[in-house]
Formats: sequence, structure tokens, C-alpha cells
Amino acid sequence: MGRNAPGLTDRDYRRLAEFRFLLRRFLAFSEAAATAAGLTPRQHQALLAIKGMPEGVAPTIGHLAERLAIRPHSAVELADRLEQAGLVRRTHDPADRRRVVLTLTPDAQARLAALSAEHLGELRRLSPSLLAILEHADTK
Amino acid sequence: MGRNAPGLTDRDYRRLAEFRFLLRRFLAFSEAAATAAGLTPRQHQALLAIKGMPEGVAPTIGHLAERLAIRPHSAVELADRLEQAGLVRRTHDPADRRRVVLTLTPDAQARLAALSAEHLGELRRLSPSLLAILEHADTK
DNA sequence: CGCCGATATATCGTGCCACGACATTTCCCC
DNA sequence: GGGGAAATGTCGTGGCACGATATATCGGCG
Repeated sequence: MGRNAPGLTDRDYRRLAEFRFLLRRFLAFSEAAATAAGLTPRQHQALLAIKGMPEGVAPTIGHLAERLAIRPHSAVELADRLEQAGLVRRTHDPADRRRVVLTLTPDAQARLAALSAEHLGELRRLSPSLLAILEHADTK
Repeated sequence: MGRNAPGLTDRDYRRLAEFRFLLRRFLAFSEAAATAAGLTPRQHQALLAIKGMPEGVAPTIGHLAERLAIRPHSAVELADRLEQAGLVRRTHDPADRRRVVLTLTPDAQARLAALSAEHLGELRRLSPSLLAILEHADTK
């Protein structure tokens, strides 16, 4: 039947797959919403990361890279596209001129606000299923 | 201070951003693990989706597309790459010859088993933080 | 106070992957 | 048994991340 090598059961695989499916549903919703708002999915994620940076953390290129879990030089390229799209402005940190701080334009603020409201709604809709799966994660 | 248009507070933005950050951490872990196992991230996700298909659902190209939330013709291309990499075999469904059923090769089985064990561990590690954020999602 | 390693950002070529538009095969049903 | 629908397949295009490499700025130490 199963043909499963280590201790993994078919239910383990299904649970992992189901978790990924829920993630993909959320991400697909997010991608569609961003596209409808005239942003690429990554641009939307970047705007949110900049606006939602933890307290006391400056929205620099490097910190953006950390929050998106990409390499710093990929964040540079993302910042290029954001700036070119008129969503972000670069300013050099006067205290450390190697650092580049990113600020949202009013246009970006507005689009992010609308998108964030939608996302909070979708999250409320999906969290029950996500919670159900995650709570099983610890138990055998 | 805030300059937030609709009812969104800075804490809302931070919560959304933090959620995305946790997702990215999990996904980055997954991408690294897949790459280390000699798979692309998408190939790994596909293998899991095929192996973890819900009971009674055949692992066809179309169903793979559904579970990964991509277009059917993108799943075709993914199946091409999987087949070429020796991870998957195509067989026509005798009951409906339009359908193509995907089956994992032994090599794919083995790699997926190892990866899935790692992922279950990582999920156990991350679920507390995810649960913490999701449980706040309903409350104002 | 001038040099050097470390840090932050930037540039370029490459590959994965998803998409839209379109084509082909097989099914289903009237 | 013919025509529309469904499942899969093909091709060109664009976004995005990466490794390798380059440049600017900082900080400390002799």
C-alpha cells in the first residue's frame, strides 16, 4: 500500500500537502489582488514590508531583504523596479551614507491601504482552516 | 504620524507584515531544503502535491494545477520538467484518454520522504509563532 | 591620520517559472 | 456523427531571484 520509507504515513503527506494548498490559496488570492491593483505580487509584498517594518527598524534595502528573505542584491533590483514604478523613493541615510532608506509615495500608500484591508478580510476567512492544520502539527 | 487612510492602524500593517515574514521564512527554509536535495522549489511542491493528493482524487495534470493554484498549462510545463528530471512518469488514464496521470519514480519518492521529514520538523518549530498571529486575526 | 577589512548597495548575465494566446486530442451528448 | 466542451500541449514574453563581481562608505588600529 503506502510504500513509505521512514516513519512517514500517507496522512503525514496529506497534511503537509494540505498546508501547502492553503498557503497557495492565500498567496494566489494575494497575487490576484495585487495584480488587480496594478502591482506585481513582489512589489506589493515589498510595500507591506516597508510599511510594516518592526518598530525601531529603518526601512533600508538590507532590512527589506531580511523581511522578504531574499539576498540584499535582489532587494536592490526590487527597489529599482519600485522606484521606476513611482511607488518608492530612495534617500541616503545621513548617519551612514552606505544605507539607502525607502519611503512610500502617496500613490503606494493608497494602494497598499486598499490591499491591506482586503488581505485582513481574506486572512480572517482562511485562518480557521490554517489553525486547524497547525494545531495538529505537534501531535503524532 | 500614522497617515493611514481607512481604518488601518500601524499595528494592522505590522501584523500583516509579520505574517508574511513568517510565511517567507518557512518558504525560504523549504526552498533551501529542496535545492539541497537537488530539486527546484516548484518541483518539490509538485511532488508533495502528487503524493499528498486528497483521497479519491487522481494525480492528473489538472488536479496538480488546482493544488498548486496555477493554470493547467503551467502544470503541463511543470510536468515536462519533472519528467525530464526523471522524477515523474506520465500515463494516460484508460477511462478518459484526455487525462494524464502522474506517478512518482522511486528516486522522487526517496527525496520527497527525506524532505517531508525535515518539513514536519520545521513546521513544528514555526507553528507557535504562526498560531500566535493567526489567533489575533479575528479580534480587533 | 591613513590604511584595510567589513558592510551596504549596485550591476550583469543566467535560469526558473508563470502567463496569455493559440493548437490538438478526446469525450459527451443530442 | 457532428459540434461544443474539457484536458493537455506549444510558443513567445516578462518578472524575479541568484552567483559573481564591482563600488562606496564606515570603523578601528597601529
